[in-house]
Amino acid sequence: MSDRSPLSPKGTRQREKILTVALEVFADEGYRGTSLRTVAARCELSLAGVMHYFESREDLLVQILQRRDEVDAAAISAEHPIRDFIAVLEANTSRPGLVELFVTMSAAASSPDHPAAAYFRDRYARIVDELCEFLDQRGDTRPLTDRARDARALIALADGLQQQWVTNRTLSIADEFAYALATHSNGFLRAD
Amino acid sequence: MSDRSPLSPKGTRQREKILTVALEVFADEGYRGTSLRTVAARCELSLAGVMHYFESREDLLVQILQRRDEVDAAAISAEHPIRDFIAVLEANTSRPGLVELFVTMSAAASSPDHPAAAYFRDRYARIVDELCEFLDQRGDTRPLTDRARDARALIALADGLQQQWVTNRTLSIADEFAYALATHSNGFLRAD
DNA sequence: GTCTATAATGCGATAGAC
DNA sequence: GTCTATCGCATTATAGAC
Repeated sequence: MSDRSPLSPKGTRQREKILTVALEVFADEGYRGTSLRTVAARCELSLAGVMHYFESREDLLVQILQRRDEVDAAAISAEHPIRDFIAVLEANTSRPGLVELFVTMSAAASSPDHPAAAYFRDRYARIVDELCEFLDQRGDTRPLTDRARDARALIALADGLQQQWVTNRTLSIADEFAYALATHSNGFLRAD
Repeated sequence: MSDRSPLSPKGTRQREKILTVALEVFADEGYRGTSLRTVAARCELSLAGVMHYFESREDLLVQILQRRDEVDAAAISAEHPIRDFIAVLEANTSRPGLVELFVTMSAAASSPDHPAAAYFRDRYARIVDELCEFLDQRGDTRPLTDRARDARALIALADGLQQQWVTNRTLSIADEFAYALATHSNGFLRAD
């Protein structure tokens, strides 16, 4: 989907390394401050060397987000997913560059052919599925369509709060989210 | 804040006309398809003629959003604000270009010095105030800080759903929003 | 086959004539 | 207040060099 050609084992490792480094660079220096040349320098590669592993700049940026999703997912336990998710929200706040990258890509996703569009489609679908499954295990017996609505609302709440945080960084996304859940959720989504 | 100099009555009318036309052009032809030269042509002006009234392209774009806010606000009655707001959400769906403009500007707002940053700060603050006032009139006796949390959550829900809609245009923002309100709100925010 | 160097296009922005 | 003309910049397409 993103490779120019089948990658050798070494190539795969290189790409992984680039993604890891790029994630850190954007987290440390902010979205707007960072060019791909900076990322390349930190990888001890040229710009061309970096671009060899990605179709385009946008493609690389999207893969950084995918990588963050993987890291975040690993921080969410089966026992206390809501509590853990709130912790992830809180942690993201201390990495503004990644949040900026996220909101920038989510705007870019409004072009259906932008690589970010496919990423967000898949991401939303996956999270909705996971949340529906979680609700089911919690004993939510409503039809799947209703559980899916709850899932989408939950994601919307988190994303929307993040958007507000971008222009008002004194806001605590985690507190706001937890309050809304505590005072308005129908029970299945209460903090665990 | 945005004018180069005090405007004559005619100048004010011209600027209003440009904003009205620009709103329609972006609504009709989408955000990405439209250049300021296109807007200018529809106004029967040159690019320079349009730019005379705005500090920059970004400034014009933000003022288009402000204009839409005014139009939307006029569609919300004191009697049934929630019901009317849901109708506005639904109506926006038929003007994808404006939604794209909104999400694009909300990403741009992550630069604190971008004109969109001030716009969103003010907009969030204003809507939160209005919603707090509304909750108060509805008999919500919680402290202001808690009502403000509800207000922010409501805005987040609407914005977040809009963001999902951008990548999945089969979603009905209005239905999703109404469902969440009906099944999870604490009562003061039930549809009216 | 890959990278690079150049050309062509279209954009927002600005200067100066009227 | 509006125009023409032009600038610098970014993106895209092309083509040649390795």
